[in-house]
Amino acid sequence: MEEASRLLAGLQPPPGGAGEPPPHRLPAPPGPPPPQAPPGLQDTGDILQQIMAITDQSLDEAQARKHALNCHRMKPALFSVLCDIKEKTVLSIRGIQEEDPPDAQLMRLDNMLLAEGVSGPEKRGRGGPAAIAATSGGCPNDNSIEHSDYRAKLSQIRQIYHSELEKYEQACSEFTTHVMNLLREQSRTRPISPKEIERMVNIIHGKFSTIQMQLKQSTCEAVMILRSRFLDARRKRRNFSKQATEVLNEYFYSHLSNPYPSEEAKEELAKKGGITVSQVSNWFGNKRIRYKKNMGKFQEEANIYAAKTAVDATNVVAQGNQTSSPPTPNSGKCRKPASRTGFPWTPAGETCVQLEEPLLCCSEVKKATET
DNA sequence: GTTTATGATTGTTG
DNA sequence: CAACAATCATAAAC
Repeated sequence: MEEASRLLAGLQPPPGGAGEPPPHRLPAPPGPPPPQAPPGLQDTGDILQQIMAITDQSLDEAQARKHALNCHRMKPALFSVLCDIKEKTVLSIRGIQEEDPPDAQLMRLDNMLLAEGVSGPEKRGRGGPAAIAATSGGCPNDNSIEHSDYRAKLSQIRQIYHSELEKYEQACSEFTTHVMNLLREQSRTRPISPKEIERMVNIIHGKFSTIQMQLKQSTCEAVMILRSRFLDARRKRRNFSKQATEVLNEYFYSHLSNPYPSEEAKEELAKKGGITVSQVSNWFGNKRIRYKKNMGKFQEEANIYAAKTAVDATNVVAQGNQTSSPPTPNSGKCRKPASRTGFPWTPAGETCVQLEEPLLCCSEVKKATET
C-alpha cells in the first residue's frame, strides 16, 4: 500500500508550478500515526484536491501527467490490484442476477422455423416442410397451384429472414469488435481486465440475441399467417372450373341410378376435370346428398345433362357400339350401390332407363318435386 | 347488405 | 373405410 501512495503522490503538480511547495508526505513515518489526522485521510484529501485541480490544467499538462502515470513502474501492479477489486465488486453485483435461463421460447421458435423450412437447409421439391400436400395416395399435383404460391411466399419470408439475420450478425460482430477495441484502448488508463471485456462481449451478444429472437418471433408469425391463408382450403375455396363441373355432372346424371364412381372412374374424372380424386369424392358426396334433398331444384340440370349424354351415347352407338352403357362405366371393382339410406339409390330398385329420362326412373322423384 | 351455391371438413355409421 | 349428414366458410348472385 505504501507503494500505491507513492504512486498517487505522482499526481501532484510539478514543484516549479503554482507557487506553493508541494506537500511531500512520503514515505509515511513509521511508528504511531500523528494524532491530528490519520495519514490515509490526509492522502485522500490531497488526491481529491488534485482531481479538482485537473480541470484547471491544460490538456497538454493532463496528457503529460497521464503519460507519466502510465510510465510509472508501479503502474502494472496497481492496475492489477484495481482490476481485482473491481472484479470482486462487479461480480458480487452481477452474480446475483446473472443466471440465464435455458430459453425455452427461443428453442420453440428455432424448432418451428426449422420445421417450416425457414431456417436450416433449403428444401426443394418433394418432402416439403410439414408435408402440406399430405393427400396420401392422391395424384402428385394435388393443390399444386396453391402449393407453389405458398412455397413462393415462404421462400420470400425465408429470404428476408436470412438477410435480416445476417445483418444482425454482422452488426453484432462489428459492434463487438468496436467495443472490444474501445475497452482495450481504455484499459491502458482504466482498470479493465480481459475478463471484463469478455463479459461485456457476452452482454452484447445477449442483447443481439434478444433482437434476433424478435426477428424469429415475427418470422414465425408471418409463417403462421401464410399457412392459415394459403393452406386452409376452407378459406381459399374456389369453385371448380366449368370443365370440371361439366365432367362431374355428366357422369352423375348419366349414372343417376348408381352415382358411385369406382376408384378408377374417379381418377378418370379427376384427370378430365383437372381436380384431385378426393375432390371428386367430395363432389359426389355433396352432389348425392343435395340432389336427394331437393331434386326439384336439380331437374333442369338433370335434363340438360341427360340430353347431352344421350347425344354422346347415340354417337357411340352410331360407331357400332351396341351397348347403352354410360361413357365411363364402373369397372369390376365397383362398390355395391349405396343403400344406407335407400332412396333414390336403392339396390333393389328397378333398373332405370338412364339416358333418356333420368328423372322418371324413380317414382319418388315426382313426389319430391311436388313439395 | 342478404341470400344462395358450393367445396371442404367433421362426426357418425355399418 | 366409404358414404352419409350436418356444418362451416367462402364465392357468387341478388
